[in-house]
Amino acid sequence: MAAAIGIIARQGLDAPTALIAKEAGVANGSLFNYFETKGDLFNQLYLELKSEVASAAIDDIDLASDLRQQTFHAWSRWMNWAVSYPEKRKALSQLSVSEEITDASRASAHQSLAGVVDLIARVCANGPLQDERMSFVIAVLESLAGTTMDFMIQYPDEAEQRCEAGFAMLWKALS
Amino acid sequence: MAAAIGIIARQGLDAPTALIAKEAGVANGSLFNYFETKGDLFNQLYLELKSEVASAAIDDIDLASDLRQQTFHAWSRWMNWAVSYPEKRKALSQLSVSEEITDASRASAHQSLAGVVDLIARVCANGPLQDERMSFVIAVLESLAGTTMDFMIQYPDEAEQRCEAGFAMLWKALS
Amino acid sequence: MAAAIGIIARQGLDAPTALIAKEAGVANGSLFNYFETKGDLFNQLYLELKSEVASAAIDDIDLASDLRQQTFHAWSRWMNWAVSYPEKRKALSQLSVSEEITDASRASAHQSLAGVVDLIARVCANGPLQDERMSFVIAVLESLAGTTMDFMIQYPDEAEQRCEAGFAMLWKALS
Amino acid sequence: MAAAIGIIARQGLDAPTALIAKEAGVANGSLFNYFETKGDLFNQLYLELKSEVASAAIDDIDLASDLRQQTFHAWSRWMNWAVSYPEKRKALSQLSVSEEITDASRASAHQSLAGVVDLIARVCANGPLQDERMSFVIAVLESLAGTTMDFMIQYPDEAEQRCEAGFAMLWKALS
DNA sequence: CATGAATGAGCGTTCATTCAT
DNA sequence: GATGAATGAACGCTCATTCAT
Repeated sequence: MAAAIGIIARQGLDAPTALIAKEAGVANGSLFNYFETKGDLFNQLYLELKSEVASAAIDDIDLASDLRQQTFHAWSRWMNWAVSYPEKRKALSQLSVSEEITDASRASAHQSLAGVVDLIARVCANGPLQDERMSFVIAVLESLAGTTMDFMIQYPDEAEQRCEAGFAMLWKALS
Repeated sequence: MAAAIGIIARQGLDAPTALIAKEAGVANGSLFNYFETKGDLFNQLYLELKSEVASAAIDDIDLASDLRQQTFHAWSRWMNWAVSYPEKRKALSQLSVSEEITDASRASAHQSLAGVVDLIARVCANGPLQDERMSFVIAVLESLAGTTMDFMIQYPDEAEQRCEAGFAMLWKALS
Repeated sequence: MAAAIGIIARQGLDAPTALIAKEAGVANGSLFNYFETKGDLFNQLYLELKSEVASAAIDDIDLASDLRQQTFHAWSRWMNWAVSYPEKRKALSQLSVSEEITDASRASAHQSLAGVVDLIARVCANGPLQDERMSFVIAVLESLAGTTMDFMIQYPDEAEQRCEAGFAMLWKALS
Repeated sequence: MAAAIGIIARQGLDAPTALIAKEAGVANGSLFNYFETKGDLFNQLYLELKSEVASAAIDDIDLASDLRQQTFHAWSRWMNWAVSYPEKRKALSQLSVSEEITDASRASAHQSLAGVVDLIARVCANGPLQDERMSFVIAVLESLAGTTMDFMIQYPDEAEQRCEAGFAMLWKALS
């Protein structure tokens, strides 16, 4: 799967499975001993990356701190994950818009985000978005995060400034 | 190109050119009388849709009204365009992330947005984002817009509410 | 047909008919008002060039001079034709080996060569090749001529020397 | 490659790769496991046939015999190869004039001919062609050989006579 | 007769997937 | 389980030829 990340990041989802296998150092046929299908590999990879992101965001969170600090913690952990693993970020962004990813996978990935969802729910409570669907708020959050990450990766020198600007927008938009 | 919009919306960019031709009621080879390449079709379609969006957003804008009203006008026109032409919206969102779209096309499309960019620049002036790259702000705007549109289309009954919620977030985030 | 010569010389027999039409300054469809088929164009062109070559070779021959002089006259006229019209030479050499050229065309072209054939027959009479098929001798002659031409065109500075060397070989081989 | 020889001999270089694959008893895609490209197949086949010809010509040559005998040995071996494998001869003659054959292949094929080239160089030494480019002499030789082969194949009954007639012309022309 | 858009069969090549070893 | 050659459907694109104008 590490091989798949690299290949997808560099070549996109249309990359031949044979290339992924080669990158992984196995025979092309061997790939299908682990994944029934190319789409299956994509779905598993999607789930793995999604849950990795979720973990990165909420691990080590200080539940005693105030909501804004907790949210910033999660946000900056998220952003740093992307900056640290730009290939994973790129692969995940491609997978996220792929038609190969099943609704089941998307739903399952949503579970991993429970911690984040909960945090955001608390942020929105009593705020102007309290009557909006949570899925909408999460989707907005993810798209803002995605854009922020892309610019952090593209202009590394301005990464921190951008991380904070992104957070500022988030905070003002949601609370 | 109408045929291409429908097919891309339904099947994605991997749809066979033969299917697009069939939908258009012409022979598959005929497609290549108008577009040198599948990618060429994509680029032309991208430009057309982008400029259509830009027009939709800024046409009939009341330059005498205040900035917030002008921005809301553009925003709601944009959202309504997407709701009115969900296939165009879907096709455009796929094209926007495609590797087939050249930098030249993206740059050219950016020209069409001049009016919107200018408007946004005025919104951000003196605000907290005045030191950010304009491209970042625009990207954030587009991703927020994209998410809002998707939910407006998915839940038509709540479209208006969502349009306003999206705008509220936009306004608070930028100004 | 002049257009066809140029295109064939530059692009080979696989050149699109549309390109030939364009070079000729007519619409692609117009070409088929004159030639039923691409192959038909090739056959007509082949005949035209073959007969042009034959004429070039025997025109102005001095029937009073001795056989060697007459033969040299024909040979050098032939070579000069090729050097003067390298595109015609190239087109003809491609046509000559094409499967598109019918046996009928080849036979007809052979008629044009009557004068040359007669000359060569006289050269061979009483010589070592008197019992060989004339078609064989002619074929050898043509292949030697072709090779000589190619080198004359490729190394223009040595053209005359090569022309004479080719003739010397011819004369010794045949007589 | 045997399949390719047969198909090329019968249908020419424009024959579909699918036909070659079918003749070889494999799926059409399989062909591209062995040859990256149709052109690649042609180049490899060209090299194989050229080197086969060269071997046929100089193998078992008796270096103790006189130059004329050695040359006749090579010549008749060459002619017999063509008569024995008329499809190879036909395929090679098509390949030789194809634009698909790279300069590199031609250069490489020329290496295989080293033995023959050397022999011919000795034949020409001190003769009338001593000042000509070797490449010219070789080209003349090849074209004479080609013509002789073609007639040997076309009229098998007269093959031996023609082989000798061809050689006689060669010897007189070169020495 | 001239035009050039339309046609659609055909080709070279790719690649996810299978399966005998 | 691992291998990698074999598969064959599928695709983008070309182009000789047609024909309505």
